[in-house]
Amino acid sequence: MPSALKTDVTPTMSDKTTLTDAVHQLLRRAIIEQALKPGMRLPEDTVGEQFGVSRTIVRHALVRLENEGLVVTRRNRGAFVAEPSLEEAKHVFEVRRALEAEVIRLLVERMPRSGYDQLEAHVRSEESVKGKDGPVSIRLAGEFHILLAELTGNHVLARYVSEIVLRCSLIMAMYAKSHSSDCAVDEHSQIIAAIRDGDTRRATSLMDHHLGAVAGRAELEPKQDSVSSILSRYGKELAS
Amino acid sequence: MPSALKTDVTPTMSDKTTLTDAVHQLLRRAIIEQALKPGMRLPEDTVGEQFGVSRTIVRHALVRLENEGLVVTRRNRGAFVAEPSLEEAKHVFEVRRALEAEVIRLLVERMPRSGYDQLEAHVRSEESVKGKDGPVSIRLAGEFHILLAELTGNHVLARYVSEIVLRCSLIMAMYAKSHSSDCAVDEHSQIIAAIRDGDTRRATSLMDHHLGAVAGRAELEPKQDSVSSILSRYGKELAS
DNA sequence: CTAACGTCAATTGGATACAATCCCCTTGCC
DNA sequence: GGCAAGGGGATTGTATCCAATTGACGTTAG
Repeated sequence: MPSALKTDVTPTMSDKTTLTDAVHQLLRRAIIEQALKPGMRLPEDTVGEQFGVSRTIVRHALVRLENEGLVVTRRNRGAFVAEPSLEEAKHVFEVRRALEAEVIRLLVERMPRSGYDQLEAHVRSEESVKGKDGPVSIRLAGEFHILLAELTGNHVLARYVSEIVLRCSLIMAMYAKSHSSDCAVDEHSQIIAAIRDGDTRRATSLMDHHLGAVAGRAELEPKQDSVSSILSRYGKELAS
Repeated sequence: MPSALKTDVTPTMSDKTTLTDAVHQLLRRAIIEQALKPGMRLPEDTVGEQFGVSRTIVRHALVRLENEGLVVTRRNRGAFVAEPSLEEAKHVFEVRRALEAEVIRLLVERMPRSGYDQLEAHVRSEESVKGKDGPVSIRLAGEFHILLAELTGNHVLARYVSEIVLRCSLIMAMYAKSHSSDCAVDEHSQIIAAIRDGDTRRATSLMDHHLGAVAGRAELEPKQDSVSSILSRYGKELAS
């Protein structure tokens, strides 16, 4: 277990956020940043003792993560970090394209005043970590899309986009060789420009291309650094 | 508490479905069918004792329902059946339109062989309960859309549509005067026909109109049969 | 009579204890 | 040597128990 997870959760316990929320977010970040790799087991008491909380809390957090599609639980077997199949990955990207098309439609229609400032600030922060393609750049790339969704003012939409983006991050972590967000940042800027021009078609097309490129890169070469990951994936096919 | 909820949950307890699942689904149906009205409190031990299970189970079920947006929980106050505001209702319908547009796109592209048979069978069952517009017709109307989504083969999409449709059912229960699914059944048939013709544009337009009509009906007149519901809604506005 | 304060009951937040289930490994048999 | 059945260990599923927070009521002072 990576030492990064050994942080204690209780310093600001009653800061309006419940313990479950804290564990939930920590686990989520750990999964997205690949501290917890796909297929890895998540025993309730192990996790709980790492965070200094009881199984009850971990359980609740795992339920949420399962609803988000980031972990799967098998009856009396426990929770595992999800290993999306290529088919599921395709499905996730299909939904994502639909949702983000709606985001663009809405933003062209009603982008808030400070929207472009926030977006450009975000792009700048993306550029600042452009070189070192680590977990941070993955997270920032995702947060750009989440920010877009939030700017629509539609919290329901923002929530779904957020979920989907996280799942995509997990998928990219599994399948993409290198995240190479070099072009992504440029594409983000172009999308902003298209929205500013009120050109829904171009913006949507750019977004489709953006996501399509990402998905395409992913499908081309399953990441093969982890033997257990590969084996368990084969094992899953066998079991079905 | 309605006696319909007094069913025991444990007859086929270990039938591959956990107690939490059972309670979750039962509560969900109770909410959708308006046995549990918006704003109603859901004390853990009361519910648990009604179903003959412990608070722990109810708790897990409530967590899931909260994730689905059907209940809201306030810190140390407990769980309540959600009372979506008009704004939130609008957001939900926006997302729904986007998702269902994608469903149609995909179905025109790849409707499975037995798809039309299933759809027509469903429409027939909708027509059979056309007169008595009760909870059943609400449920069936929703299940039509869920069936559409499932026929895409995209389980991720189907899941989101399912969630959204359930939320819409709750919204309709709150705001719509009468569900009057008279035209809805016709519209369902027309949508099927448009998909069969491969006419994406017409099918999408029909669907938009279908949902738009539903949303429009909803927004025109908030349901005013329950004083407590109205008051609590006003109270919520006050609290913000 | 009103408003603020203190106490109390009710309910959830969380932890621990017990039971059921499943996987895996061993062992015996073919 | 391989396969099947049984047992042990580990992990989840569920229930009960204690603590913390909140809302409400009653009391009291102004």
